[in-house]
Amino acid sequence: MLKLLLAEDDLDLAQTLVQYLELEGFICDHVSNGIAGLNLIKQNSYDVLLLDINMPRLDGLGLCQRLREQGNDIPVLMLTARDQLNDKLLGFDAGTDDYLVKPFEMEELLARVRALSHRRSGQVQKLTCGELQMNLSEKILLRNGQALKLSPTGWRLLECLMRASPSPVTREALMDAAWGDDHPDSNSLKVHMYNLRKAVDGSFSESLLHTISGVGFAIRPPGTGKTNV
Amino acid sequence: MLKLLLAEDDLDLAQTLVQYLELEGFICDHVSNGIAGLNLIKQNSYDVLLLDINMPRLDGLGLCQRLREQGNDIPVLMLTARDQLNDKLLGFDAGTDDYLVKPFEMEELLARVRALSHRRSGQVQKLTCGELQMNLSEKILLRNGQALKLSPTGWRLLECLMRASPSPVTREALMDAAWGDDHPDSNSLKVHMYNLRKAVDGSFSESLLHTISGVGFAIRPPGTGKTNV
DNA sequence: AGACTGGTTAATGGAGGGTTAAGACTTCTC
DNA sequence: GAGAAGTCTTAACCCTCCATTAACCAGTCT
Repeated sequence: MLKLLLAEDDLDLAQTLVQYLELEGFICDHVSNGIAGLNLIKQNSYDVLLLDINMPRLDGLGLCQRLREQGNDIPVLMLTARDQLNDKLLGFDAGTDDYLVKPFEMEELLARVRALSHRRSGQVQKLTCGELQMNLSEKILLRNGQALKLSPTGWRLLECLMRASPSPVTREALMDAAWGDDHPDSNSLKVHMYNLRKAVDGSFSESLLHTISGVGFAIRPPGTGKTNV
Repeated sequence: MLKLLLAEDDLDLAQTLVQYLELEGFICDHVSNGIAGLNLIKQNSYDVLLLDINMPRLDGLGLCQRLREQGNDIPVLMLTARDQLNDKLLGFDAGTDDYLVKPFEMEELLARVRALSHRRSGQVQKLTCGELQMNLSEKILLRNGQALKLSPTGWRLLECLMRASPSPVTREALMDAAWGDDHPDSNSLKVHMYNLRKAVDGSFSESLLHTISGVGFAIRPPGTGKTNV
C-alpha cells in the first residue's frame, strides 16, 4: 500500500484530493505548509510527495530543495497553477521529478503518481570537494572512485565540513552537528577528528582536511590555500 | 555524458530535436520506427528513451510495452501530439515514465530528460542488482542464473531493498514493508535479515547485502564500493 | 620553564548487530 | 482431519565495532 504526503494550503482542493486518493487505495496524509511537511517527512516514510508551490512558511520549491540537500531521494510531483515555462524550470531546478499544472484530471494525477511510486528519485545532490565525493542518499563516500569507510559520527562531522567547504567550521559547530545540544567531554571531538582524518586522508598523499589554528577545521580541495592559518 | 535514443518518424522534428539535444551535450541517436528502435536498444545502452507514439511498424506504445515485458527499466519519455486524457493513460499503462505533449518548449524537454536520466524506471516487473535478478510477476529470484528460494517475508524485504538500491533502507522502512503498521518484536527483523543474507549471499564469494552502521541495510552491485558506512 | 593548543594512542563499556535453537503457527498433502 | 513441511516469532547468547575516556606527546607562545 502506497503512502503519499500532500502539501497543499487550499483546504478544499486538499480534501478533494485526499478523498479521491484514499478511494484509490493510497494512504494519504495532508499538511498545509512546508515546515509541517518537512517534519512529517522526517518522521514517516512516504512513497511519493505531492507539493503545491504556493504555501505559507516554506513553499514547495524550498521544501523540495531542502530535501534534496539532505540527500532525501523521495519522488516528488509538483502540483501548481503556475504554468509558465520558467516556473516549471524552477521546479525541476529545485529537484522535482514531475510537474503537473492545475487544473488537472484526477486520472492523470493517478497515472503520474503510480509512475513515480516504485522508484527513488535521481535528483539528490552530492557534496563534492576535489576528488572527494559524498552521496548523502546512498551513504557512499568516494575518493578517486575508491570507497571510504566512516563511523556514524565521522559521517556527521564530514557532512558538516563538506557543506561549509571551503570555509572552516568551529569546534562548537562540529559538536552541534555530531551530538546536538549535549556534547560529551571536549576530548571526544579530537579523537573523532583524528579518525576522520585517518579515513579521509590516510592513504593519500594530498590532504583535504586541514586544521585552522585557533578556529577549527576545514575541508578543501587541493590548491585552495595551504595548510594551517 | 548522457546517451539518448529518439524514436520519431517526423524527420524535420527529429532533426531539430537531435541538433538541440547534441548542443546541450547529449549524445543522441535517432530511429524513425519502432522495430529499428528495439534493435538499437538491444545493442546499445541508453540513459533515456524519447518515444513518439505515431510510428510505422511498431508504435511508441507497443515499443514501450515490449521493453517492460522484457524487464528493461530504461526511463521513457513519450513525446506526442495526442493530448487527450485517454491517450496519456494509455501511455502510462504501456509503461512510460513521463508524457509530454507537442508542441513543447525545448527547455521543458531538457528539464524532464534530466529529471529522468539519473534513475531507473519503476515501470517494470523485474528488478536487477548486479547479477541478482528478481522477477516480481513470476516470483522468481535468480543469481547468476541460479534460482534462489526465499520465504514470503524475505521476499518483501528484498523487494524493498532492491527498489531502493543502491540507497540504504532504514529498519523502520523495512519493517513497514514486511509487516505494515504493527511490527512484531524488533528481534524478528534481525532474524529475517540473517536468513535473507544467507539466501542471497550465502553461496557466493561477493556479497550484495550490506549493513550500513547506524542507518540500515543496502543491496548494491559489486563495485559500488565495499561495505561502507 | 610553564601553559596552551592540537595530535596520538590504548583501555573501557556498551550498543548494535549476528547467530542459534526452540516453540507456535500455517499451509499443504494425503 | 492428521501428519509433515515450512515459516514466523521469541529469547538468549555472543561478538564486533563505536564512542568516550584519560593519559601522554609535540610543538609554540609568553
